[in-house]
Amino acid sequence: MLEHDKSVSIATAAHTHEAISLVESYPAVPLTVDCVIFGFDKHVLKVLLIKSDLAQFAEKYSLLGDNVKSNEDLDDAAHRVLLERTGMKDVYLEQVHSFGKPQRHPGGRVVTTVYASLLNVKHHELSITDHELNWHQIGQLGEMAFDHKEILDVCVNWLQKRIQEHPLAFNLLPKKFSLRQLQNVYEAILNCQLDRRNFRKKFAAMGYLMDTNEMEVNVTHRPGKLYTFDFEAYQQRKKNGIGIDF
Amino acid sequence: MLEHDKSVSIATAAHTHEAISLVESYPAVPLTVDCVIFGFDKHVLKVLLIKSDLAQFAEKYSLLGDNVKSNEDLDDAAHRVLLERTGMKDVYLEQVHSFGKPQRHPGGRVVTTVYASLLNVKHHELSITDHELNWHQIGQLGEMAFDHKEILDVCVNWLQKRIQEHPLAFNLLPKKFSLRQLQNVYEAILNCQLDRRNFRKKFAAMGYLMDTNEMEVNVTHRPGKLYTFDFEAYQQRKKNGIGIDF
DNA sequence: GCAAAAGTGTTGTCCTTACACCCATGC
DNA sequence: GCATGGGTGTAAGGACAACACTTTTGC
Repeated sequence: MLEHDKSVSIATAAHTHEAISLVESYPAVPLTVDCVIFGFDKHVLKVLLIKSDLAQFAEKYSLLGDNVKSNEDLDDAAHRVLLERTGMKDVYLEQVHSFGKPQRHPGGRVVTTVYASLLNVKHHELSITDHELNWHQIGQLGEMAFDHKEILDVCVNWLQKRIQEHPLAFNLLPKKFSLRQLQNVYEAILNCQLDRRNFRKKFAAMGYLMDTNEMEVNVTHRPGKLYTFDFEAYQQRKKNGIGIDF
Repeated sequence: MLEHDKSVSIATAAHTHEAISLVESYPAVPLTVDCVIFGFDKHVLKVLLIKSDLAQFAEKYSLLGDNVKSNEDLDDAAHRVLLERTGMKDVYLEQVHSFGKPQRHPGGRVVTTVYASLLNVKHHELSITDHELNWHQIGQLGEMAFDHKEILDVCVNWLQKRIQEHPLAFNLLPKKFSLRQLQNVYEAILNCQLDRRNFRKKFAAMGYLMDTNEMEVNVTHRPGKLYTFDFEAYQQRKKNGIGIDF
């Protein structure tokens, strides 16, 4: 019994050694994460940017990024960076893509994995504003550092597609929202106009909007009903959809 | 004039130095790419696997992976790894996701970026068969090394979604193919049965299938027409699609 | 009472689905 | 001539797009 355990642990040690040697033979690369934080305010889609750390990009804007620690999961790194840069916690983040062109950073080879998020500007007051952290309107952006403009374009496309297939919009809204607010989100992100009646029908038919029996207050027009989104029902019923389309 | 150029180049040197110092302060991480190569043969979806390099996973299967070189773009690394492992060139590869759990590799921290591809088994005879490189049927897979089972599952989901929105299927088929072959691809990947008449109508309505005026030969039944896919027409017309759906 | 946005229904079109019979070939 | 899969049309239902008038509130 002891004999057996011993041979196993010797084999294990040899295996571990082999695996470690292999990994040590790999060149190591500096790794970062960048967060593309989309927000929605009034009628426009915004993105959270800082002024670049580097003198070289002094007047240019940059995504929220930092290096990945040596023993950190990528997802964790993204959440940490967001917390450090903005003070935000408990934010839904999704990995979009990794960028690894050798020349993308002027300081040398850096690979970055990009995460995106959508959130309600009002729910996440910026508790840290170092580096001129601020919301910027998509489509009115200044010059950006590194390849961050290219990255942002990829993320905007990702967002447009994603919001049509997943109920992300509700992250951008207060818990209770009017249909007009919801439609504003879609119009801002998709950059188009939608027919109000068809839009309402669409969401009514899905059956995920719950009437709160409350109304908007303090609006200068007829107040709209307020709804909540029924995430539970959505989770249970969601798609098995097969439909070839392109 | 000279004065001005000089000051610029001094500033540039300072900037470069700052950027380099910054990057040098980042911990570096071993990076790999893994290729999930889907193929289609007769009626079944397959994936290309090797036996793991590591004694620890001696009898387990592994995706085609290797480390990223220190000055190599991720996309290039994926193509190189595929060439080295299989001898295949000019293969369409797409980045799917990066995986970075600290414990995913027994030799220590390794981040991997995963690429997927679809190709025609017949068009790509395996010119290298080291490490028991071979096609394996999806759904009849042995145990896999590392977190490669998890990665493969992500890629299968990616593929199912992707093939419904993009004309990937044609990469898996000969240039000239019958509608039955096309339908087999969809049925294999989506793991379902489709109505033959509706399937044909769907693709006829798209208008991207070109009749070659040729027929199948050497089949034991009425021969079908052979078509080609008109990639050019597709590129020009493709989607501006807006349609919320979830 | 006026400005501003909420709320509501119908119609036509198109897409999707379900479904059954004859045809061309190899053996 | 029979087994195998190729090729075709139609009808019903559901989703989507287009479109106008009345209602409620703040001022």
